[in-house]
Amino acid sequence: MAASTLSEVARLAGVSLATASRVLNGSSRKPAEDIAERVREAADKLGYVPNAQAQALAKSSSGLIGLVVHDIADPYFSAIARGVQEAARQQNRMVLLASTTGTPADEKEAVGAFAARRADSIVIAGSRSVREEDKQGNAELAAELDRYCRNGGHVGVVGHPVVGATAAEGYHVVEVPNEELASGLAEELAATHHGGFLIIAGPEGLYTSDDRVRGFQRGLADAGRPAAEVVRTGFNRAGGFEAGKALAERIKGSSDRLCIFAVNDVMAIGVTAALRPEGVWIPRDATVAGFDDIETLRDFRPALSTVHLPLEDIGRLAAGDPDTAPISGTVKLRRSTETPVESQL
Amino acid sequence: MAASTLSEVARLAGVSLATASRVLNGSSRKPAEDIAERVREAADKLGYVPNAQAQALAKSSSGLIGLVVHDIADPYFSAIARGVQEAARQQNRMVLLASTTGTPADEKEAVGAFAARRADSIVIAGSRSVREEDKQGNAELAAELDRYCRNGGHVGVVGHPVVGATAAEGYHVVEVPNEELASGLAEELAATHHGGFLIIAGPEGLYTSDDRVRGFQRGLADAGRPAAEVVRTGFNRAGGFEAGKALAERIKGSSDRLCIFAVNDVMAIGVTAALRPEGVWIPRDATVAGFDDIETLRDFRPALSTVHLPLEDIGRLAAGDPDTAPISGTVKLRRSTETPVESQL
DNA sequence: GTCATGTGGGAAAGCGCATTCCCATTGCCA
DNA sequence: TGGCAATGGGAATGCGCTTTCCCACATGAC
Repeated sequence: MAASTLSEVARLAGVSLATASRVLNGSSRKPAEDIAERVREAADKLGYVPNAQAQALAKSSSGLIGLVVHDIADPYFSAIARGVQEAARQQNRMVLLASTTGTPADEKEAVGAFAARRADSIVIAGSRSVREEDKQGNAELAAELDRYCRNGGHVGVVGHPVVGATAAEGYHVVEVPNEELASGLAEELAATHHGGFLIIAGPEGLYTSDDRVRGFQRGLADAGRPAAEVVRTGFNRAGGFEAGKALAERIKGSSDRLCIFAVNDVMAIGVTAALRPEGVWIPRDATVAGFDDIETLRDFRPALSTVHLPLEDIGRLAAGDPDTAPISGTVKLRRSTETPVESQL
Repeated sequence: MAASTLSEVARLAGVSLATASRVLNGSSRKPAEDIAERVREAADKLGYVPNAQAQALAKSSSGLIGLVVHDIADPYFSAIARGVQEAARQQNRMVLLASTTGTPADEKEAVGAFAARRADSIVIAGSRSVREEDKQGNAELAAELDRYCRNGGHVGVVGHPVVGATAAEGYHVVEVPNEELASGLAEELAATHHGGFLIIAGPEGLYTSDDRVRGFQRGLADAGRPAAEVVRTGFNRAGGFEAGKALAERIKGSSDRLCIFAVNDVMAIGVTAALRPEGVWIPRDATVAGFDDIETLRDFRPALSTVHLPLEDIGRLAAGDPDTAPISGTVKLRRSTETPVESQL
């Protein structure tokens, strides 16, 4: 990538470098109109494109905002990414994307790369974890973030603080009331469902999952119900599918109608998909609820009961857009948890 | 964003700038081990993070790859984005993201921004259009791309060339055999479906949509079937939904079982969703096929007949990954176009 | 002991731009 | 008309780094 430079433009226009810079890149000093016109003409003729790298170097601000997600093709993350993108657009910045496999070590690397590019701020969208195997990775990630913040960077984290991060300045957590919402979901479900409950959760130590589990149990307790059994599996569709497969026989063998809470929508879809070929129908033989209210899944049938999360707003907020309200969600009861009509009872 | 600089590291280590650079940033000349160690220690103590902007400026290569999509939250684009991301990772580059609203004017702006950042290459994933209202935008976009290519940039476009782009050097189109695949789909459908066909297409002038329509018609013709009626609507779920609503009465009033081809999956989902509350069931009262085979939609029921496209590979290929095979797709017939069993006829 | 050869560190010149000074004009008032 | 402030263009510096070129020194052969 080479291109014509500002000094070439200046020479062609017969002005100094300083003047050319002032004309083309919005300085506070406005050269006279006739000169400006000459410079603009020269720039146009040469097809001048300012070198943002050099500009960034000169005024030490890159106009970049880094986004760390586990998987950009996951609808949860891509919805957040859209929000971040919008905020960036408003702030006249560009989004740098890094997909990690979800391990803190990868995330640390991504943060390092963003820091190297002198991103003005960094958004971390993946769920935090306290699992033992992530311990060292978390520590390193935290150190990297601390350093970045100390150097004047801004960090927005979705959900939970990065474990071990201590930087106060520039560190910003977008709180997602997972626990409260899950509790609310449990209470609403308990109002119409009289059988047992079961939770399909992600691996222990994943904050988002743990919060939702805790909240759901609390909601059940508040409704005077016994705690639900918790099954742990992968935090994705495959995990839900697997859990569903394992559950099928049990559901078929029992007369109790089980209400299954999968801690996110794609897991709920996985469960449902696994159950269907086994002849277990939702909501006839069991009911299922998810969490997130993923847009692409809205047309799924039976319509999934879930908790709506304003993912775009979350992204916007994490990217530092100030005029977004704090995050709240809404319980959405749909067909997948409907009580069967009396005649079927 | 300020941070400690290389010269600070050099001073602390008691070596010259050149030596420090050689130690820390992989030069061909390797300083002696004891010196190198001293430099590394100093860098570590200062928390040195190389300034990628300055590096890019000095060696004129940014390590950036720009990605232009219409909407990152659209599963079609996010799947491509994943591929681009993977390729970038392999090439040790980072992805710069730009979402546009789909108008060429926006895309032009994005390309300009990428050029300013001296991105090594640019991937344009949105569908090309020849609509009259896009004419000027297209021309400007083409000019911007040409300029970028002349300056040594690489461009990868998914599907069709940008209208009017003339740069030969560095311009690379990932061919997607939309027409052939749509034709194949039509033929396979015609083998079992004996009623009429109808196509729900995007706006006229959208290459992707037009190609698929043309291919489908050709396939029908090859199978000795009359051409299908074409309904034009938005190229998204909303468009499909609208078309579905408009179609419901007609389907209910006719004894002929219609086979509906929506030119992409989300439109097909939209159609199905619109038809369902009207009492028109798929595949009982009509059949529906889509195109793309979006992963998130796989669990949709009735399972959608569609054409599988290796979206990740497309992204990888557009991002310049050479070890990806040329793009081909596969027709996937599923439940949504199944012929009813005889008893139901 | 001398000279060719090689090794490895340092000085300095940019990369493309913003910005701070500096200086030549001009306009204005006394 | 002289003097002062304001105006606006230009030279030069530096942002943080890579890389070329130079030089000091060590090594080996003759």
